[in-house]
Amino acid sequence: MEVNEKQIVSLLRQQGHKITPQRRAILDVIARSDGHLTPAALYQRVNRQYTGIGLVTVYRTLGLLAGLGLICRVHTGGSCHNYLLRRPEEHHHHLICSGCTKVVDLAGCNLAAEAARISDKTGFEIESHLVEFTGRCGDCRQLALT
Amino acid sequence: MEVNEKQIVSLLRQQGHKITPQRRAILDVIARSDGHLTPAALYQRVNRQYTGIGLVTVYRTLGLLAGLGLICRVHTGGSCHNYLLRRPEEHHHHLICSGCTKVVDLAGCNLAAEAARISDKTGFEIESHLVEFTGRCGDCRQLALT
DNA sequence: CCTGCAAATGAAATTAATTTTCAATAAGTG
DNA sequence: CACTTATTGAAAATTAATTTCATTTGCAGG
Repeated sequence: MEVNEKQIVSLLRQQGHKITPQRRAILDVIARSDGHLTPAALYQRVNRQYTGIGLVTVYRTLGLLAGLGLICRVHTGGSCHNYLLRRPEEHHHHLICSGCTKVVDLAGCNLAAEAARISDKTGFEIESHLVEFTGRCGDCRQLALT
Repeated sequence: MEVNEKQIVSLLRQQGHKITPQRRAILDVIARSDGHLTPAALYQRVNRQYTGIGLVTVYRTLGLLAGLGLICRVHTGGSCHNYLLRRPEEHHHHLICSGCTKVVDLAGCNLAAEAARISDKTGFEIESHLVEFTGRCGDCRQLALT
C-alpha cells in the first residue's frame, strides 16, 4: 500500500488538522523527492517553488507527519544530525554512505524473531527497532581511486 | 578481553597522547559507571569528584576515546541527543527503554552475512552497522499499571 | 633536577539545529 | 458569512557541540 498525497491529506483532515497551502507545498516536495531530506534541505526546496514558507513551519509539519507515522527519521552516524525521509510503504532499514551521506532504503526485515527472543530474555516489551548500515557507495569508492 | 584503565592509559601514551589529571578523572568516571552517559552527565559526575574540569575537555576526551574505538555512541530515538557509553569488550547492540532511557547491551550479532548480501546487492562497501531496539523495560511496565 | 616544546586545558565566543513565544492570519464548520 | 480554533512566521530562546586562543603542563632529553 503506497501512501499518496491525497491519502495523507484526508488522514490529516480526519485527525482535525487543517490543510494549508504551506502543508500542501511541503507534502508536494516530499512526494516528489526520491531520497531523504534534512529539514533544511526540504526548506530550501520548498522555497524554490513556493515563497515565504518559514523553516519553523517545515519543522512543525515534519513533526506532525512523523507523529502520524508518515515519515521517519534516520540517524546519520557522524554528527548525529538526523535526517528525515519519505515514508516507504513498509518497514525497512537504511544504508548510509559515509562519503556523500546518500541514504538508500533496504527492503525486508527479518528481526521479528530476534525481537521476540530479546523480549523473553530481558523483560522489555519491544516497540520498535532501528537498523542502519554504513559504508561507501560505488560512486564514492570510484572517487577514492582517482 | 576486558579493557581496563591501565591499558587505556598505555594505549594513549603509545599514540603520543599525554596523561593529564583531567583525562585520568574522566577515565575513572567512565570506568566506574555501569551504564551509558551523555557528555553532560559525564561532566557532572567528573566535577562531583574533581574540580575545575571543563565541559570542553570532556567533549575532547570523549572524541579522543571514540577515535581510538574505546567508547561508542548510541542514538536515542527520541530527540536524537546521542549518548556515549562505555565500550564493552566486543561488538554488540543496544536496547533502549522508551520510559526511562536506560540502555542495555545486547551481546551477539549475526549480521555479517546480511552485510555481505547487502554489499553484493548495492555495491556499497559496508563499514559498520547500528542496531537499536526500543521498548519498555520491566520497571517502566510495572509503573504503567499503577 | 631542569629545560623546552608540543599537546592539552578552560573560558568565551561561535556555529548549528531545533523549539518556544506570541501576535496576526486563515481554514473550515455551521 | 461569521466565528472558532489551528496555523503561521519572525524573533528570541534553548541546547548541543565546536572553535579560538592565551595559558598551562606533561614529559622527553639533557
